[in-house]
Amino acid sequence: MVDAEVMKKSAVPKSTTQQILDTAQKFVRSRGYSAFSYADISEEVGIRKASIHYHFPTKTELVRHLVRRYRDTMLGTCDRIAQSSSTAPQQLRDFVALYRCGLGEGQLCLCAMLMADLAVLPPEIQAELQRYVQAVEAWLSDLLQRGYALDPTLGDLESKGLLALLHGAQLRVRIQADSPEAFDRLINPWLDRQFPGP
Amino acid sequence: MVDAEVMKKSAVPKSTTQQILDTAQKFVRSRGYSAFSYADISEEVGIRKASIHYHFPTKTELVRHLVRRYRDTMLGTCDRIAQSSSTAPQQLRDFVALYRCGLGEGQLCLCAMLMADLAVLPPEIQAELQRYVQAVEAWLSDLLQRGYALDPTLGDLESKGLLALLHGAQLRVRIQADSPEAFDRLINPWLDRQFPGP
DNA sequence: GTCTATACGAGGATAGAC
DNA sequence: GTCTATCCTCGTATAGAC
Repeated sequence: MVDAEVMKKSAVPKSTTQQILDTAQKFVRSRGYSAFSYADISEEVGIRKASIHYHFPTKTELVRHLVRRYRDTMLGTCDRIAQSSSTAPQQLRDFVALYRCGLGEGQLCLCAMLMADLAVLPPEIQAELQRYVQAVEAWLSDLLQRGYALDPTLGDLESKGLLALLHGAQLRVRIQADSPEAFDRLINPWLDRQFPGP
Repeated sequence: MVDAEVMKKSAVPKSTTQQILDTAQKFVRSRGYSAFSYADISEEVGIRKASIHYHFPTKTELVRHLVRRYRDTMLGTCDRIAQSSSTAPQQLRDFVALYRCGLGEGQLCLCAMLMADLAVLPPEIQAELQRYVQAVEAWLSDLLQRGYALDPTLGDLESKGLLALLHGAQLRVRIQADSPEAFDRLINPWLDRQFPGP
């Protein structure tokens, strides 16, 4: 979902490490933690399974890095939204729009997928995931407080609720062919009612 | 989540087939499709891996039956709610309460979990899953139309949105220790605002 | 119905050559 | 950095005895 810039074609060729992370992310976001393998990455990147272990010694390390990178990218994007000259309602819509990205290819938010896989994740990855959720909720809560004059308690609650709705909507639209549009139809009425604007 | 009656202790001993389904359901709801195995069931039921194939020849068949049974149980429970003498707002709250069950043990709604695993599910299971979603949404849409004078289009939309919220909230509360209470804190304010009540 | 035994592939990981 | 070769474990599934 926030890999638009990561995946962008560029003149400078991507390092193997980057390619591995990008490919792994694509697979985790569509299949989940247990159902993707070094063999999948190997095939796409054009490198042998064993070579991947040079860059990431274990699957745990690979996915841990993945979540960390995803969080950094996401928070960077959020900060750019927050520092734009848009109104708060528009910023909220820019944020929500991030959750449309990848839906067409059957990809969920990386961390929504990993939340479903939580029970089988090594503790290191669970910890990284918690930091992600905490950070995004804090950012969103802040936006809602600023934009809609909510007190911190209510801001926290509403941000959790909105994120739950976004994650749930991503799950839902996968089982239909018409993914990104269905997502908007689901989210927009709720958004306009709850947080009018822009 | 709707296995309260299935899991209930009873004087009549459960058939092996039932025990396999119950155990499989527990594992799918916490770990997902790819991360549970015949070995897991074998250990809990006290039967050899190979013996499970007598009851369900393939994993696909096993999970297909699981989803079908889950849907039947769920719709049965929904019908009992609909035929009760409660007001519609109370019926809505009874329905939402179903989604609390299992959270304490780290279990999601079976079909929320399988929606996350959609990309790796055999087509037979995907089809069964679609029927589940369609049926529950139809039931909920009907309740909302009756209880809150919504037209069918809006009822459908709101039912999809509410289910997305419920599924997303289930994902969210797993990453905290305080599961079922956190679920209520997340859901109830939204529910009271959107569908006042009882 | 349940068992033992086994086939066969896939998955994560390591050693050592280049 | 990447390769080949290999190890070991686990997963689904089958055959055939009891």
